[in-house]
Amino acid sequence: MAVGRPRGFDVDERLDRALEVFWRQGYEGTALSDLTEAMGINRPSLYSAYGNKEELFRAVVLRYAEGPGGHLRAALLAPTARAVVERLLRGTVEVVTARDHGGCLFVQAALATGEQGGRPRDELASWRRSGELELRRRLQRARDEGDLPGDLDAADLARHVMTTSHGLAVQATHGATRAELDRVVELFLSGPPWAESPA
Amino acid sequence: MAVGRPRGFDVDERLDRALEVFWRQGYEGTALSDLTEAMGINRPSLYSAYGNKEELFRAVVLRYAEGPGGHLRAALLAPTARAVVERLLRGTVEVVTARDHGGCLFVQAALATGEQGGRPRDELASWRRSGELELRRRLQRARDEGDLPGDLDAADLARHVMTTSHGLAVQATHGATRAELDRVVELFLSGPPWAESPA
DNA sequence: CCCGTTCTGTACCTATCAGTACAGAAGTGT
DNA sequence: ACACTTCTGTACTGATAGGTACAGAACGGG
Repeated sequence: MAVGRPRGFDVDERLDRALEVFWRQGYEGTALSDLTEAMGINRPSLYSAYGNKEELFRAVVLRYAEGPGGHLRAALLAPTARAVVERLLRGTVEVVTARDHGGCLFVQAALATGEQGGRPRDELASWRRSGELELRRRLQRARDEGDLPGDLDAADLARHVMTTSHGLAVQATHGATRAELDRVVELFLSGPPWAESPA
Repeated sequence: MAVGRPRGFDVDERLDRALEVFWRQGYEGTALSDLTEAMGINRPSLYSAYGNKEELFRAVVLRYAEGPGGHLRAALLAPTARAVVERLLRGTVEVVTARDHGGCLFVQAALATGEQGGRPRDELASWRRSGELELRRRLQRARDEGDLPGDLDAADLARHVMTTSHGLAVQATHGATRAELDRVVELFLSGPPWAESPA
């Protein structure tokens, strides 16, 4: 049995190029011609390898979650609740300020969309929620281990942390530098100047 | 001199309808047909009254800044730094959870865009920066008045607050409720559970 | 009442959108 | 070397994007 002409490009490598485009321009801001140009392949190759624009985006998101977005999961391995939070936020700062374009794909690629961007938008929303859920479970464990006050709601703290993480991503899109965002993390960890010691 | 047929609609009222659409769908996610349909006017009327899509968007943003986005400026009038911050964040929570669609126009209408959305995106970024600047000046004054520690950088605190404000807007887009976001504000104000008293 | 001016509605423009048909190129297994 | 399969490149599809020409409707001033 014959096996056919082999594909002339590496699917994962070109997926990374698509990732860059979606990251910078968002789902609806990216045209197929932007993708084929950046990926160095033509339209039928794209469709045969990835399905269509929406499925390509889904593949991109998955790759982002395992690559740049992986700092969240990594942070959960830190030994204490405070260390988890610090690693998570410092990881966020690093990712959102790494490229010339700033920000986080999960946040900016499809935050508000028209009808055709509805599915990608909902999927990103789901990714954000699931990240928060993982953090919450880790903090819950910390509380069970006595690493956090017993009267503290782990869900609230997780939401607080993720709010800042997503906010850092927004800050990066309008030009905040890494040093500036690092100071945000420090202020987060130490609390506002009027903070009192925990009861 | 003749004066011509009067316009058959109220420019500001229809602008509010356009605001709703851009708020929900973002700049690039909104088609002209979405706008004309929601505004109840036809294309030539839209062009003659507002210029084009980009200028209409600019008018919408201005109106947003004076309406829903006005809570920031209002918060600056509070007497103490802490009260300013609390009012600002509580105002954010209210705005981003008010409609069935969540979020903040400044954040979500054009965060990452293609080429044609570049100007709107940059303008929103500029609005976000200028909001932070106003808060920073207010906090600077608070520090001068002894309302904040002398070694505290007002720019850092302002950035910290705006990071959370923008993060709240993102949270709202994936379904966080008002009660949940209110607890984020409370955690922000009290600091994380491991916070120590300010030196 | 009627002229001049401005708005409204229809119908159209070009460009671009996502997606695909089809023919030829480039391989592999026999 | 040949047959079979799969990929690549060109060229196209219908739909929709933002934007506009033009004719007629609706007013105000004289």
